[in-house]
Amino acid sequence: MGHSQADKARNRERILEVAATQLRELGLDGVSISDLMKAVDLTHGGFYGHFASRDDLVAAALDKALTDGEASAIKSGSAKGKRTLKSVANSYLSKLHRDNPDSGCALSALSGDVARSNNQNREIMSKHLARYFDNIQEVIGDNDSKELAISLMCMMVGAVTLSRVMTDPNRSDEILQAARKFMLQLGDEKQ
Amino acid sequence: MGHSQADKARNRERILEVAATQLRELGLDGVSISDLMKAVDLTHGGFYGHFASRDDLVAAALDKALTDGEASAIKSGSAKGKRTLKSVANSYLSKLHRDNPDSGCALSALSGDVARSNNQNREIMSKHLARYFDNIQEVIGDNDSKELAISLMCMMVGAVTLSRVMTDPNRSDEILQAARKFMLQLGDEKQ
DNA sequence: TGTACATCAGTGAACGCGCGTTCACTGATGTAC
DNA sequence: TGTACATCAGTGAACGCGCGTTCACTGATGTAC
Repeated sequence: MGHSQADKARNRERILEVAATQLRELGLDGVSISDLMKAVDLTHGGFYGHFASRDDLVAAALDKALTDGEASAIKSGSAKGKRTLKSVANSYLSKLHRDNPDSGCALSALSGDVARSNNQNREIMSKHLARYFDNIQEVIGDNDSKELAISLMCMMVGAVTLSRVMTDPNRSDEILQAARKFMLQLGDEKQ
Repeated sequence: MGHSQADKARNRERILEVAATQLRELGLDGVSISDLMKAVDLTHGGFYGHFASRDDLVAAALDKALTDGEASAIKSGSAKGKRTLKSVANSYLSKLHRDNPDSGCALSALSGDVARSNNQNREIMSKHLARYFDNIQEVIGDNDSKELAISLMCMMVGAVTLSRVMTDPNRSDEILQAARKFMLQLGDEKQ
């Protein structure tokens, strides 16, 4: 492994990237420094050359996970035409999303953890959450729809979280299905 | 402190009760045996006379928290007339509920944790979750409203969780307010 | 009802373990001449 | 361009700490006669 400054910057990015996925998979308390560093083929001691503390890493990784979530949502829209309530619902409330929390929306994976975390983490998620609300409102494309956008975002986050709880696959699907149908009906009314 | 069999049964209940509140306040990983036992004025060693392991306690406390939640929802309804979508929304989406997770709904406090927990805990919450859905459906009082009931439950859970994340009190209130308004409008349509 | 004994609820020291963090060290990288 | 030296990214042993769990013990409770 290299020791150049460029290598260091690259390693920091790799640590952050793996941390952002582990965070969503294991929760705010679930990521361990030594496991994380093993996952990027480094030893645990090196960690503190990149981050001041575990808290510092978690904050940075949380921010990254939330930023990535926004980016991928916007990109998935531009890839196949304009984003609509339908396209948002279909991707957010999909089995693919439910079954892959580590690459999914950090709100669904971590909002419960962040709700009881320190102020810094709550602040970070709050900042992104406001933007997620705005994004949904834009998708709806109605100036008076802020409350609707908030309500639907809450519903999607709740649905994905609860669908991940349900042990019976059919009942888990049922939750996603119900929320999706609900949103699609609402989308029809809006058009 | 007593040593009789009746005392033991009483102590077990006290441990379970405190555990059920600490669980909602601190999360599945946040409850420590020695802190818990201190909170009921016992020493940590005695714990294993009541429960086989920490996992065993967490499962029992999770079940209790979820059971209490159902009971209090039903009781609050019968106290002041019939439960309606409006009365459910007003109590679930209240600041009081948001600000007191330890005595609130375990779905809002713990679904994110349980989603990545072991099968036993997921099973326990799944069982209650199905009943929560049924309860909301009963409140709506429409045989075809299962999907609606599920969607609204998801929205309430998401709204309370996200309102607990938001650091700005106004924006936090805004989330509760939006979801409440949404549900009340829907309640009007149903009548 | 009273006594002698067995049971067992609760105590608190001790255990191994994994964690976050520190630090003396190594050897490659970057720089000054 | 080549050499000598300083810097610094990464290593891995060691640290203190809190955790879940165990266990020998104490003394009150419950029981048998």
